[in-house]
Amino acid sequence: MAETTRAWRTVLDHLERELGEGRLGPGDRLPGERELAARLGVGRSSVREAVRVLDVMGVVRTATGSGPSAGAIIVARPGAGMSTMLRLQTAAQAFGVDDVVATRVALEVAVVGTLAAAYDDTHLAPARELLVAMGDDALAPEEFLALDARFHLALAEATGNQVMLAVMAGLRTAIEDYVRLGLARIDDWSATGARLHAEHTALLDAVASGRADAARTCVADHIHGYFAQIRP
Amino acid sequence: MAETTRAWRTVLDHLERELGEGRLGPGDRLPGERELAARLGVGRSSVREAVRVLDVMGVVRTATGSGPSAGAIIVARPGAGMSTMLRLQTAAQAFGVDDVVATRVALEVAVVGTLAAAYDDTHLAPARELLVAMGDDALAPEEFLALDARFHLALAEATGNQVMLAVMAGLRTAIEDYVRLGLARIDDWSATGARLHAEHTALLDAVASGRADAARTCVADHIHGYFAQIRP
DNA sequence: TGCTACGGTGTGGTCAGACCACACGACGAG
DNA sequence: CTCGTCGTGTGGTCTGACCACACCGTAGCA
Repeated sequence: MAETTRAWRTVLDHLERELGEGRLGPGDRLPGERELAARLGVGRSSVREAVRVLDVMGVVRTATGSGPSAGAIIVARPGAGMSTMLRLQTAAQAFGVDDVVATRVALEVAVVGTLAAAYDDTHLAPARELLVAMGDDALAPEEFLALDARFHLALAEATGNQVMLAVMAGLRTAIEDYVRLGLARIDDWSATGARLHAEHTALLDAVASGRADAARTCVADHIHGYFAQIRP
Repeated sequence: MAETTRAWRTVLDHLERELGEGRLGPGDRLPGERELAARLGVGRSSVREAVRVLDVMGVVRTATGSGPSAGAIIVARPGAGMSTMLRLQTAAQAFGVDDVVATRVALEVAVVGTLAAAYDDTHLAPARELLVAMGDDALAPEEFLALDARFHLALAEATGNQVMLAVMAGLRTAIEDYVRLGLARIDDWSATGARLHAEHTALLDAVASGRADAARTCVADHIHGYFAQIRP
């Protein structure tokens, strides 16, 4: 029952402990790969595997060269890591589109409920701007959907909840291809775009006026409606 | 502005494409590291970095030796990957405990709402068993919390939504240390345990009888109440 | 005095090669 | 027919080497 710990696991555990106990924090630089290897008694390649994991997960950012901006720097970018992960899990068929959509609805419902209850109009400015931008009839479907994604993320960002923001960004990324392919199933885009815009407007109105229940219903119907339309 | 693609990124992109286009799926084995390196024209260490990422994310499982169970096998274990990721993000101070808890509430509310609406009692058996187990007054706090975690995950699992299950597992893991440390803030554990158990019972009753609104309120109060109690 | 060009230096990025532990599976001995 | 053994291919790890890059001190020049 030896269960020998892998060398890269040693490094990852070490770095996680350093992070958790506050010896490393956002903006700090990790020790150099060579030094870390020597300190932990492992090879440099093992250190690199651990650092690569942190890199892809959006915990650190690596850069070559010298000076303050080089090396592995701790930078909280959870949205990127979450996107990569959920995209891979979806590609590996661990997640189904329906489950992703249902989870997204659950979070969006919570987001608009929170915003409506907080009744803090100042944070809604970015969402309003995106709403205006989406009112342009000349937008191509892909452009509209890109703005749509930013609109929903702007709502999440307005709550200030970094976890919800990251997860929602990841969920959106995971089904990006599915959504793009779904465009082909929409016969009359101009009607659809107009409907989506009207739903966005109603949603933001409900949020801004503090009607939480109405906002929750709006957003759930909005998302479910669209995915019902593009479902094969 | 060359933006040379990293060798490991080449490998990761390749594998993601193979997964997404169905050439690789759950249960399949990845090509050997040496072969993959030769095929993509990169070094073996670069292949290993990419595979390590998939490993930690719970997309593949690696094993030494020979035979059908050896090598890198695609195995959907999203909960493990999500746990690692959220734990690291929390350690790196990208996520705050309050945000994690709020997200967990949002998902749990959706879970119990779904279950109450579905009114499918058969899937609730695991949760019922855990509820009974938690009724034991002799349980140590740590044991109770372990069962509590499994109880909430059992509810998520009853919905069949793999995404919610994975994210909830990850959220729970991310604040595991916080919860454990929080035990010290509870003066009278026996009273707290009894209250939690009563809340669990009421929650499951509401779900089983189809009272969705009651279930939602129950679970939100349940979680918020506990974390308000252990908040410093 | 000031500025410019240049090389030193240390960082991550990558590769090649070697060796190890391991587990399966074929094959030979009994 | 059974059992032990050894070949073989897998991932795991280390070492050493080289590269590209970005900073920064410094020497040289104006």
